[in-house]
Amino acid sequence: MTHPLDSIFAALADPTRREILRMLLEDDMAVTDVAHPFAMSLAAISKHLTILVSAGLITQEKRGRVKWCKLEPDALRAAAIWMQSFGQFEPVNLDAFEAFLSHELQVQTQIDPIPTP
Amino acid sequence: MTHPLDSIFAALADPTRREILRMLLEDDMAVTDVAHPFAMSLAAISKHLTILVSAGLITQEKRGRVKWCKLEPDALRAAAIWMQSFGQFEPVNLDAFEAFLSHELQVQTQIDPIPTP
DNA sequence: CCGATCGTCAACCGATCGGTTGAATATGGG
DNA sequence: CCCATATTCAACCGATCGGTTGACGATCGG
Repeated sequence: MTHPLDSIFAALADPTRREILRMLLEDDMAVTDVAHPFAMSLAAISKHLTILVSAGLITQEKRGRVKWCKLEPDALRAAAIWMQSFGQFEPVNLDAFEAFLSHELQVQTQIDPIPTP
Repeated sequence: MTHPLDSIFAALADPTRREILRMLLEDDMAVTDVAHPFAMSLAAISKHLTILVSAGLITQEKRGRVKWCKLEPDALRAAAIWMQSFGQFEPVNLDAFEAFLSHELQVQTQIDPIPTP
């Protein structure tokens, strides 16, 4: 019914969920630990994680009381491939990547309206 | 307050908007012509286009009565770069790309059929 | 000038989103 | 066994989304 890209891009459209993915890039995490840095309820994070699971971007495995969250970077492949079709730009540019990351960190807390020339 | 990636990914999350981008990949188009293949009102397409403009994915230029829409593939660069950070996967995999495209064509059902050779 | 075309605006609609709170369900430790 | 911990569920809320319809301003052609 709905295209897989719908849920993948929709999941990526929220900054909280992108930050969760960034955290999981470093290591697998329990739900409570994922929630810890955020200023919102555990239930809200639990919902975000459900959305990420539905999009296939993460998987969860329950061991005992603890549910572990694991990044599934392959799910981004479809989205990356789709975007490649619009990319005259070269596939990987690590310089641009680092420049972007430093900009990313600054932008987190500042107002940054859409550039409309 | 909102990150540029928010609006880019949100814009990409809708299949109508992705299809519009795909159409604009071939050539610049007037708003009416963009709307033509879709089974929805012109006003709805006009809204989709403003969302794409806000995300920076397209630009519009009015010449006479006609407003021309132009793809801005550079806007996808930020999103592509962000996704690269999750990619242990190799930058471009053309086999996977073709496989994905054939699947993509099958899934599109909400618009008028595309002549498949 | 007149009528048709191009495109947006405004109001409205139901559905979904992102968040809250409070209760409920496992599970583990002492 | 009891209690704390880990996580989800359910109901609710305001805001936003994706769509409609009808009216409207601009612009072109004859």
